[in-house]
Amino acid sequence: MSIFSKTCEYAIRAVFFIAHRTESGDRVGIKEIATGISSPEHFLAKILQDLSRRGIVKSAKGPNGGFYMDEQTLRRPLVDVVEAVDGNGLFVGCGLGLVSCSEKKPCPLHAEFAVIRKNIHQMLVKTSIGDFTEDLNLGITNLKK
Amino acid sequence: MSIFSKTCEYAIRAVFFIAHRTESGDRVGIKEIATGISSPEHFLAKILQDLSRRGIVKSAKGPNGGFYMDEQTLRRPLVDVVEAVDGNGLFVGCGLGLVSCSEKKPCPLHAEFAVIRKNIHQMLVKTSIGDFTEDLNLGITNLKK
DNA sequence: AAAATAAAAGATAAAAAACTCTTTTATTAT
DNA sequence: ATAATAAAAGAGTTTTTTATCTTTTATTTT
Ligand code: FES
Ligand code: FES
Repeated sequence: MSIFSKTCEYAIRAVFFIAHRTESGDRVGIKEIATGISSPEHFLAKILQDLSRRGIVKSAKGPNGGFYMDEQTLRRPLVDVVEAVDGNGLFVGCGLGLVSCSEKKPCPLHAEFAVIRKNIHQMLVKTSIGDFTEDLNLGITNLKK
Repeated sequence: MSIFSKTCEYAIRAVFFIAHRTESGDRVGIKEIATGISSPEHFLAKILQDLSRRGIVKSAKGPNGGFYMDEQTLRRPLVDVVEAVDGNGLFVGCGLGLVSCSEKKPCPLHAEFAVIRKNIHQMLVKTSIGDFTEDLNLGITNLKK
């Protein structure tokens, strides 16, 4: 188990990749993204189709087409990507799988989970997709393999 | 996605249940545990077989048999249960799925993940299986549904 | 020794997640 | 108009996770 599903890992890496490639205003094709983030091409295509439908990334068909982002989408918080792919299970609901998470009849780890889930949520809320392009451009951070 | 796999959720709920039932020294059968934590009986059986092989719970066959825990197992940290079932993927390795998590070529969220994973790990290290029996006995906390 | 009990083990099945391949649709450039 | 391009959509397959059912083994009680 890791924090996110593989699908979500690909999704986040992909939006980061698109973000840092879209600064120059151009679009980037699925093949380039897939190799750029070391993900299976057709699987990633499905993921991006979904993100595109939800308006998290933009896309254009045909020659010079591809995926891109605008000012507005770059400012969206990471949590939007995570929720679109993995849902909100990380932030709401009982960490031990009880049907409801409540103060009234909490599971033994309720208090501990409250802290952790808040941490995760806040980090995803306060970071936005575009926040990481600079380091990527500088080669300080990495999305591949 | 939630933090733990369902298997792991059942495992944690089960050890908590056994712990709070074993205080009186007696053993508790799989059926009772399964209904006590609202889990599928045979699936839970598999999970407990595994935990038993690893020494995280004790078991005895035959009449008056069942699962139980001793002083030593009650003191084991929760992280032992989680690692046994879900592995250490929550604490080590890149949160974005890169093959290695390193300071040298980190993913964009490396610093953020470091904090979160440390939080999760520390909470699982500093809590032990037996820490929650009292509240369970008092009916303050709950493991069912 | 025989019967009863309860976990262990084995074998299968269903559902979800991860991944692949092919065809269609929209757009652009010639 | 036609050809080329690239995403969208459709239709699978494979693998992993979750779950069920049956048989075997160990232990205890009678
Ligand atoms: S009840 Fe389990 S986390 Fe709140
Ligand atoms: S490289 Fe991604 S978490 Fe460290």
